Amino acid sequence: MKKVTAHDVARLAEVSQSAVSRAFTPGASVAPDTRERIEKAARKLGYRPNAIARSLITRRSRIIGLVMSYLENQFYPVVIERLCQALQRDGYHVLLFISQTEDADEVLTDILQYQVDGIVMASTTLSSALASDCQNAGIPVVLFNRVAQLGAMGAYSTSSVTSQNREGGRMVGELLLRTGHRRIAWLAGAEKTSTSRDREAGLCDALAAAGLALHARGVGNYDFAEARRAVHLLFRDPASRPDALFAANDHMAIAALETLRTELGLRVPHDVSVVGFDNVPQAAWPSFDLTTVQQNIDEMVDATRNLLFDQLGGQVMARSIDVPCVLMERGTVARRDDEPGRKPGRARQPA
Amino acid sequence: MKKVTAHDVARLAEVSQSAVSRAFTPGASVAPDTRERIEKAARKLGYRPNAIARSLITRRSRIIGLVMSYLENQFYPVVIERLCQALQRDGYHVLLFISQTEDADEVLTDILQYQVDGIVMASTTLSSALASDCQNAGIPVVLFNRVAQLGAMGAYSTSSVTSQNREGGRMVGELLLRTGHRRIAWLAGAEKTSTSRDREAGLCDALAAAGLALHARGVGNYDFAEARRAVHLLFRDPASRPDALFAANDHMAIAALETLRTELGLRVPHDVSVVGFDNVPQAAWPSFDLTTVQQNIDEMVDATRNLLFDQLGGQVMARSIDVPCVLMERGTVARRDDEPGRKPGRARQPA
DNA sequence: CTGAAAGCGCTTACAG
DNA sequence: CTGAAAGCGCTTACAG
Repeated sequence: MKKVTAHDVARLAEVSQSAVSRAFTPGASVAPDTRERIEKAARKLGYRPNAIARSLITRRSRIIGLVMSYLENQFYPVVIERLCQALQRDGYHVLLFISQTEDADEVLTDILQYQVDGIVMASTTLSSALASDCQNAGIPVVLFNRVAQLGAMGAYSTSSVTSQNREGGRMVGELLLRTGHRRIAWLAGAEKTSTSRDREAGLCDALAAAGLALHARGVGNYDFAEARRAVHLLFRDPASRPDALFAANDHMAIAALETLRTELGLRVPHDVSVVGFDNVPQAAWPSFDLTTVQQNIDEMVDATRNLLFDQLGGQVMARSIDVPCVLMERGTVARRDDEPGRKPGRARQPA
Repeated sequence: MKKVTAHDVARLAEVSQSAVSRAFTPGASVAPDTRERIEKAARKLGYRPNAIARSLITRRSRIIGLVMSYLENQFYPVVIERLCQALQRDGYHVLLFISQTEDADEVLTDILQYQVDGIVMASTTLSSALASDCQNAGIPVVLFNRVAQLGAMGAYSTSSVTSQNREGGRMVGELLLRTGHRRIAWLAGAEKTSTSRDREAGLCDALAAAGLALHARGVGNYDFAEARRAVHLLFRDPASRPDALFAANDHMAIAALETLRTELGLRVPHDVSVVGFDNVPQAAWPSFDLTTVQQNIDEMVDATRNLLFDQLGGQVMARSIDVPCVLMERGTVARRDDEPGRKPGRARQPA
C-alpha cells in the first residue's frame, strides 16, 4: 500500500538516493555493479519512478493535451488512435479533453494547469486571447484539421496541420465536371470552420473555371441529422434537382446517401452523384462505396508531431502545414455525358 | 515566457505564498479582502496553479488512466466521449493509452509512473500479476466491458463493469426462436474475451431450453475482415445454410450484412436474419437497420465512475457490476413461421 | 563514479 | 485569518 520511493531503493541497495535517480536516467553515469545493485533492489521493492515528481523538477511533463469536440465522425477516432500511438513512441502521453463546442477556451484553463508540454486541438479552435496565453507560457499549440482564425490584430497565429482542402475541393469539382455534371450542390459543414470554407472554395474554383457556379447550397453543420434535413431542402423541388452533391465530409455524405435512397427514393449515382471528404472506414463499405477525398492521417499526424517538437525546443514561429489529399474514386459518381435531355449550359453564368 | 508561481502572486499582493495557496483551495479560510487582492494579482499575472506540484504534495493526481485497444469498433469512441465527460465533471482528467493488444501489461508500467488515481481498461485486460501490483499500490482498476480472468490462485480479482451479456445473448436466442428460426449460427468475437463467451453462452441457454443447439459457429475475432471470411465459411454450403446469424458485436454484424448481400447474394432478412450486439450509431442507419442488443453506455459509465470513486476512498473489495441491456428490434430479423419446406426438428438434439 | 544539498511549486499542520 | 516551515519525490550542478 505504501508507495516505494527512490529513498527506499537507496537504503536497500546501500547507495545514495542520487545514485538511484541516475540509474533511472538514461545516459547518466553509474558504475555497472552499482547499477546492478540498484536495479535488483528496485525490482525487489517494485519501484517505479514518480513521473509527477520528475516533471516538477525537469519542468517537462511529457504530456500533450489533446482537445476534441465530437467523435461521432469516425475520422476522429482514427486520429486519436494514430496520434496517441505516435506520441507514445516518443515517450509522450496524451491527456484527453472533450470539449462540447468548437470553441475550446474553457477546457484550456484546465489543460494549462496540468503543465502539458504541448496542445493539439482537433476539430476545435481557440480564441486568439488564449492562443497568446499559450504563446506567452511557451506552450506550443497545433490545430489539427483546422486553421487559425487570424485575431483582430492578426497578432497571434497558431500552428496548424490540415489537408490541402481547397485543392481537394477543386479535385472533386473537376471530377464532377469531367463526368458531365452541371447542377452541382454543396453541402456545407459548420460554416465557420476552415475545412468547410476551403473545400467549398476549391469546388467553386473548379466550377468557375468551367464558367459555372454552385447550383444549390445547403448547410449540414457536420451533423448527421442536420445533413439529412438539408438534403430534403436541396431536393425538394424536382425541377431544379441537383445532379451531384458534394458534402463537406463523409459523415454528412453518408447521411445524404441514406436520405436520398430511403426517404427521397433517389438512386445513387443514377439520379444523383454523391461525394464526401475524409475517407472514413465506412466510406469503403459496400453499402456506401463512397467516392471521396482521402485525408492522409499518417502524414498529418507526423506533421503534428514535428511541429510540436520543433516548438518544444525553442521559440519557433507558428507554421502551417497542409498535406496533399487524394481523390478516392468509388461508386457514387456516374458519368452523365449521355444523360438524355441534359442541357449543357443550364447553370452557366456570364463571366 | 517565464512561468508565474504562487510566490509571484504573493509578492504582488503583499501576502505570503501560503495565503495565495489558500485562496485557490476551496474551503480554505481567507479574509474576503485578502482573497480579493490575491485574485486581482493572480489575474494580472495570469497565474494558474500548477497541478503537477499540487499532485506531488497531495498525492492525488486527479488523473484516471484509460486503456483502449481498438477504436475501429464505433462502440469505443462513444465510451471515450462519455467517460471523459463524466470524469471531467468530477474534476478528473483522462490520460489515454492505446494498447496494441488485449493484454495491456506493457502499457501499464507507463501509466503507473504517472501516479494515476485509478485505471479503467476498456476492451483490454491485465495479467493477475499486474492487477495485484495495482492493488498493492492502492490504485483501483476497473475493467470496462470485460470481466477479470481469475488468476491461477483466484487470488486477485479486479472490479469490472459489463452489460448482462449472457442475458443479452439469451434474449437474442429467444427472439430468433420465437420468430421461427432453427438453424442459428454464432459468429464469435475474440474467443478469450468474456463478452464473446457470455453472449454465446446466453444464446446457447436459449437454444437448449428449446431443445436445440448451435447450428454452426464461426470466429470473427471482433474484426471486420475476419468476420467477412468467417461468414463465407459459414455460408459456403447451401444445403446447411443458417437461417439466422448472431454476431458477437455490431461491428461484425455489419461486416456480415455487407458480405451476405454483396458477396453472397443473400437477402437480409429474407434469406438470413442477422443480429448484432452494442447498438453502435451505424446500426440505426437505414442501410443496416440492424436488430441488436443495446448496451447502456451511460449506466455503464456511471457504474465505472462509482466503482472508481468508492475504491479511491478506502480499501474496498473489488466488485463487478453488470447493467441490463435491451433488445432493439429493427429490420434484420424475419418471421420464418411460414417458411416453405421448413423442418422444425432439424437441428434438435437428444437432451 | 558518487553523495550532500538545493530546489521544482505547491499544501498543510502549527503557532500566533 | 495569516505566515514560517516542512516536505511531496524527484533531478542536477557541485565537490570530491
